[in-house]
Amino acid sequence: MISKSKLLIEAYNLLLEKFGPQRWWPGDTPFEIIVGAILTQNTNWKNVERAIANLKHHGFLDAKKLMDLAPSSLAALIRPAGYFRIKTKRLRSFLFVFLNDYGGKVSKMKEEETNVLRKKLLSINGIGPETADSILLYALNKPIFVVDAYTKRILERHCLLPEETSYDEIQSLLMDNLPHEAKLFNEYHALIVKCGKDFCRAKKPLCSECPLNGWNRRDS
DNA sequence: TGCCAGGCCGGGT
DNA sequence: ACCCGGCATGGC
Repeated sequence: MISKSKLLIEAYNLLLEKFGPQRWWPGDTPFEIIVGAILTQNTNWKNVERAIANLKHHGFLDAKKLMDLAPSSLAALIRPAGYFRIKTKRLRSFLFVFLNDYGGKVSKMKEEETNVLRKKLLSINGIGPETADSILLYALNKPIFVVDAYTKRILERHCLLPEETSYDEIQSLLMDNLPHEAKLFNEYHALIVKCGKDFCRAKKPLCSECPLNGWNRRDS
């Protein structure tokens, strides 16, 4: 019986070999990454890029300026990202806490103990576990594994997870069996998304080109 | 063309 | 505690 830890490292190496380093998150600054994390909820990244380009082009990629912007104007700018009304609210909910409790400074937020900060982020309306963890890992470089639909699907399809496993359980499986290194968690999650987009989309069968094909199948 | 994308919330049972 | 509809644009 091969250990889960070894299996997970093996999968990581297979993905890395196939796809190469992904160098996530696509974004120039931690603040841009946070905005992107909120905008990409259940949304194609291409659409998010347009929304972020709008913000950037108008010089609004700044916490105070975004908060001062009329909600309807913000909504218009992020419209390409979809769910633009609710995301306007969610962005503003985050900005309110970010400006009030951390002075709008990522560095200040980064000083807070990871678990405390995670709970704080989760208490913000519109920020759930994946968004919170994306912020922690990709904007703040904290060693937290981000679980998403692809992670769940890939682990399920390759028999490492029973179906109907909660976010926290999946995250524990990964974090209990991998070294807690931000760099590893960063690259691993990015590779999972890449693999998911290419080979593990919803309602499509496993295909032979998937680098994980045959992984976790041991005869005898 | 319909289906889906790097979720999350709120109301109903 | 679960379950489900709503949220919305753009690409394939």
